[in-house]
Amino acid sequence: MTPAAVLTEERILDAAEDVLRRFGPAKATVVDVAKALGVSHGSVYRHFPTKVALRDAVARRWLDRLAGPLDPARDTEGPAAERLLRWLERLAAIKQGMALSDPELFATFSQLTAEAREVVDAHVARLAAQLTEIIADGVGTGEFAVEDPSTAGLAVLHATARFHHPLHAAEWADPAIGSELREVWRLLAQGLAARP
Amino acid sequence: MTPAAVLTEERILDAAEDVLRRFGPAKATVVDVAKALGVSHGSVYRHFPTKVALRDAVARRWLDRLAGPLDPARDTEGPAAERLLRWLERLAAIKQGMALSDPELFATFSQLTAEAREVVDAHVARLAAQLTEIIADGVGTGEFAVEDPSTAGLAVLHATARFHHPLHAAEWADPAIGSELREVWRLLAQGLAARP
DNA sequence: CAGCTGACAGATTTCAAACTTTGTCAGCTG
DNA sequence: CAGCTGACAAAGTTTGAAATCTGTCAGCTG
Repeated sequence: MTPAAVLTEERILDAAEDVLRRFGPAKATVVDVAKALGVSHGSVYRHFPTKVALRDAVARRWLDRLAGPLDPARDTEGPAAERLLRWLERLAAIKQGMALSDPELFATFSQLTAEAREVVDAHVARLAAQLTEIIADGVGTGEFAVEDPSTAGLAVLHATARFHHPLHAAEWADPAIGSELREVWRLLAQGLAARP
Repeated sequence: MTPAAVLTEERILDAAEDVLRRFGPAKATVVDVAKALGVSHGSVYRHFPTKVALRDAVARRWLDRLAGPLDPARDTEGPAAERLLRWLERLAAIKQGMALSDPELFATFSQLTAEAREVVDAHVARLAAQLTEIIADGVGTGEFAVEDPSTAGLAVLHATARFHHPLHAAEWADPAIGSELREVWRLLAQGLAARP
């Protein structure tokens, strides 16, 4: 349909994302993506070896966009425990907001990520590293006293799975979800805090 | 097939459980259950108003059997933090063991519980109450210092969802899962502990 | 007459044939 | 001659007609 510039991975991903949004993960085909770009589906296969690789690349882009704004370097104000809470609430707000405001898109996103194990592992590692950074800062100021901030970072991510993992999306309808996150955070933050 | 004593709810549930185990949740029908009992399917409807009610009753029985052995009154030895760890590891072992040793049955169990929201809510409340009991005991001995043991009990259950919620079964294949639970427990137990 | 049966309507599921999609590659085209 | 096309085989999905299932109830039976 589009008159066509050079066929880049970038342009294919834009089209694939759009097709996925519009048709959903079950009905979106490589032929649809090619049609949206005004090329034959064989051309798409010159850039991505399989449909799965294409989907993984779309998932990777989505997850990267999601993790970018969470970077702890963007919010260094106040005690580490508060930064930790803000980070957790921001992550939860991103996921829960998407689930609430556009359930179809969220379902597409969830399914893509559920199938892209390796991509998700990298994303989880990135999030854990962000938490590790906040915790390490807290150790630096004496607020926290953990031996290994990176183990603790991963543990905090695991302990809050209920509030950000798409598998739990059905539970986010409960209005208590926000205060439940705070209760878990309270225990974790106290657990991280220095023994005097 | 069975010559038939009185047709009780108990016997119907036994048969339904057996049929579900053998055929799986997708293929098990009320007619199959009736056939296993040697009665017409109409008779089953005299005891359970709908198929959903029958499935819910099976799910309730499974969950009750699961929660029984966890009762904190059965394990009152040692510090509360250790009791908490044992309780969490026992719960995880029950679920993870079932998922590993009989994946088909576990899938059946997961699907039934996923559909039986109310039954699961009651089960969650029961587990949270068991955790509350352990925490309240810890507060009694001065080991723990939380204002509201029942809020804390629920928070501990939520924080460990990754290790016992069937949604996360795919992640249990990772051999690190055991040490990850301990790391989360460590933070939670320290978080519960008295500020001096 | 309490409890079960079996025929029934409407909803749901199955199954196989028709169609669509994936992934490849020989050859066209600018 | 780099990059695209389109025909193709194998795999997977749709479709709709037939079969099965759910839930009800009038009437049978011990």
